[in-house]
Amino acid sequence: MTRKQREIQEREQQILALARAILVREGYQALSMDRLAAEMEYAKGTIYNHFPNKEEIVAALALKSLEKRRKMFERAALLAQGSRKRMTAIGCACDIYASECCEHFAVEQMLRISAIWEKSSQTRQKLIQQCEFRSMSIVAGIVRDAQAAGDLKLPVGLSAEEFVFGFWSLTYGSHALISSSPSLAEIGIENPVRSIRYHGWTLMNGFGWQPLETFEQTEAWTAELAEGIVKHAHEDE
Amino acid sequence: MTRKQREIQEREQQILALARAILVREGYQALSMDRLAAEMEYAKGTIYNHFPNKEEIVAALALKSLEKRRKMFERAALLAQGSRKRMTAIGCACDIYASECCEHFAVEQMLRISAIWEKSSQTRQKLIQQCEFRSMSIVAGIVRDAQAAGDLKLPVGLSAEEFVFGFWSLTYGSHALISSSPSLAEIGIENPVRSIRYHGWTLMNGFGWQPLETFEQTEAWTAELAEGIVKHAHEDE
Amino acid sequence: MTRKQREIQEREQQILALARAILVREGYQALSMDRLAAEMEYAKGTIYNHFPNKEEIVAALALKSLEKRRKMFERAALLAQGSRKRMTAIGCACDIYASECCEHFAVEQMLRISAIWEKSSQTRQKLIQQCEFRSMSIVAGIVRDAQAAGDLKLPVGLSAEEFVFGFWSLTYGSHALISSSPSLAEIGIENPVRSIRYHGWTLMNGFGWQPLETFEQTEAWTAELAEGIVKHAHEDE
Amino acid sequence: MTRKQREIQEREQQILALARAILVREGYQALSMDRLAAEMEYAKGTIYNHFPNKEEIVAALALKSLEKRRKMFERAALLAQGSRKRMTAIGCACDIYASECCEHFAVEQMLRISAIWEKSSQTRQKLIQQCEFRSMSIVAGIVRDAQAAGDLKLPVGLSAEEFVFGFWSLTYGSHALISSSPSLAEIGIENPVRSIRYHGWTLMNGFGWQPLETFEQTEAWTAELAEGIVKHAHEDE
DNA sequence: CATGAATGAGCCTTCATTCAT
DNA sequence: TATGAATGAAGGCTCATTCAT
Repeated sequence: MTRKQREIQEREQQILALARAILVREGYQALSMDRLAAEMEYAKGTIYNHFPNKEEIVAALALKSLEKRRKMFERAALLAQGSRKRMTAIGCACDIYASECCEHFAVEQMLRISAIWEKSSQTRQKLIQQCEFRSMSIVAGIVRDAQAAGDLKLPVGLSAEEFVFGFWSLTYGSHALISSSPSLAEIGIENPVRSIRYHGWTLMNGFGWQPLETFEQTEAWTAELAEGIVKHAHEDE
Repeated sequence: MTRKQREIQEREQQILALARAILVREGYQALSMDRLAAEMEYAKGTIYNHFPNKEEIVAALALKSLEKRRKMFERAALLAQGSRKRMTAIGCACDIYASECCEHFAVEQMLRISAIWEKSSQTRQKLIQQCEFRSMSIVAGIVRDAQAAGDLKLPVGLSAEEFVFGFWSLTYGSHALISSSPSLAEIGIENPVRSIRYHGWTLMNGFGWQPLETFEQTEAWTAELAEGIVKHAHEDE
Repeated sequence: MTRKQREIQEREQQILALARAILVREGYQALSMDRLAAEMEYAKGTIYNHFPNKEEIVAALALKSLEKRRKMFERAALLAQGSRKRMTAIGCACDIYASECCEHFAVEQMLRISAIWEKSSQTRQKLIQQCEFRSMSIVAGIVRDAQAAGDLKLPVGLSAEEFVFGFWSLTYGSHALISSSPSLAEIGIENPVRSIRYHGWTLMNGFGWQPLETFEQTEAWTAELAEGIVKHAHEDE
Repeated sequence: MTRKQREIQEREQQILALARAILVREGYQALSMDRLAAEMEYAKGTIYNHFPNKEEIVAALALKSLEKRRKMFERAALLAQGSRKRMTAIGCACDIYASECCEHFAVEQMLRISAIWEKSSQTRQKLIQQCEFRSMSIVAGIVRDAQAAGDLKLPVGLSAEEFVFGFWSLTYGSHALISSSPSLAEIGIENPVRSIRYHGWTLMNGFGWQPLETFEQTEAWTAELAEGIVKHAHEDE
């Protein structure tokens, strides 16, 4: 009995893997239950035994992606000392998530199409919201620690979450633009990722987040850190 | 003959207007040539005389939207004095574009997320790229002016365009997140737009963009400026 | 243009004819848009250009059937003199409708499955109700004439329509039972149709409908009448 | 072993009860083996151990319904004295069967209309025919008793069964029309059930069935009788 | 040019039935 | 015997696109 159940579990993962591949390569429209079944060499009904509809597949994928990012945040937050370095580590995790795990980022974006979100099951919706909330908590926690430690002073009227929202927008926006603009280089943006790292660093400076260090210093230890995050990220799969 | 051509031009605009309305209200899936023809009270073939396929319609809309933003940038850049203020005015235009002209922003996003880009004609693709290039030029121009005027000193290895890319990511990312996250307030982000303005202001400070002024001062004259931009924006339609 | 339209009209009739054949021979479940298209050798979409869904086809057929019966009632009511003979003629028309035009009767029964009725368009529903109302009016009119002429006296508390309802139930019930009971003969009912005629005649007697005549006399002139009704009935098609 | 068999018997009844509920509430299309299994909390295969296919379930239900009516007939025939009163009692049972036990009547109709009959097993078909035969025998028996007692004289050429067929048609037809016509009241038929009772009474008069009594007298003792029939009917379940 | 009927591949989904465990 | 995963034909329906008129 356990063997059977393991097989089923395994196939579920295979379906999701295939769905993610199609989704990333050819977009939401290209994903269809027919095709999924055909490429899996299973009957359509079998796919439906696993997922009641197409939207649930996308939602399941998105949940997995958000979970992955959350885990990366958790680890990144532990890999550095001091509030500013920990925040930088989070940014680093974002970069890796978007580039190294670009399939995940792509699916996350897909969920943001309202039509999908609305058709997915409420259970899944709750799980997704919880996951996002926990991710935010991790980062907002670092900000609050920084305040407690005297490393950072937030202006009146800006909550820790709103503070985080700035960095979130910066990284999310940049990755969205990178993945959807075929020709950033042609309009003069040679190294978009590095430049966003620079903006992030500058933004922290702007808020006076202590301890200051040069961008080059940051880049140096960040590169090392990245290796660790990448390694962990690939281990899970 | 000229009258005829004008009529055709006009109908083309009507088709686009209707398509945009459907697209924004009900999403990409809801847009169909059948429906377009039915609601226009024209035959399907007639629609096909204007646009060779569905994707071209969306691409045409996106182009119009990008053009609109470019025009808003042009005007915004003229409405303020001094490089930092002009840059702030651009940010202000972005906010207004995303909120006031949210149909435009929505279509622009659609082009980014769906697989429309690849299916649209190369001519249109070129036009879109040119338009984006010109928008970027406007803003990068302000940055270069700032450098020339001694208001701003860019670090080595960061081009004017890469500098702009930071602000672009910040605003684009925030608006994308706002429009697709149903519950930012629930995770502690009460006033996302204002907080992004604050981050933009802080980022400029971080780069040491002169002349400095308090956030409150900026907010004050920005509010005034916004009115002018909004008025212009609605005049075009 | 007229030729095209005629072709379309004609095909619509062909679709209905085929649908009726399937419906009568193999029942509601056997009717499918796929099959209709296949047997017509047209594309599925073409069928859908004629009828928006399956239920509408059944409803259209039922309407045609009810119209046919209404016309038969109209004619039958004119083919005889005197209220009782005219009522008998209506009964005769019912018999012919159910036996000679048994496809029509079968479809009429199908409409009585609630699932079909509810899914058909409201326009069609109205038309059907009107048609039934007009059929009832014809027969109730004969009853009222009979009362006016002093041939019949209805008991207090029984409206003309309720009076008709008895005869309607008798004939409808008998035909429904005949068409759905494979083996009436085996349980001792050799000639169900004739026996219902006898019951109808007896029921009229029970109500004292004048002028009385023997069942044999009635049978004699009824046979003649039937020929006329049958002829007319087939002419329409 | 006997306990096991009893359990199986019991489950069979549970399946049928559930199937009837679905059938009556939501129609034939809504009944599916999947749903049956799910709502029973048994595996699909288990359902198939009881019934080889869906049609058999409906046929089994119909058989039960016909059995119920037969029992009601048997009892009704005992509850009154004198042939005419006993026949009236049968009519009364019919009314109660169609209204009080409407689920049964609905399933009986289903068997008649859909293509279920042909797909059900021959064994079941035989059982159904036998049951119908026995029901008919009860009523035809009353008619023969009436003839023997001199209460009724059937015309030449009308068998007792054909005589019964008239009353059967009248009641079956009326109940079928009532249950499928949403708006009898709108076409002037306020009290269809009572009017059919009146027609039945008149028809008996037409045949000269002794002893005559006024319709009001009949109505009076019929009301009393009905109570008894209803009570018995509900006891069985 | 405008028309709109025709096409047919494709979509999502259901469900009766089988069969290995 | 009970289970329930697997099947795959079938169903209803949509829609981008073509093309004869």
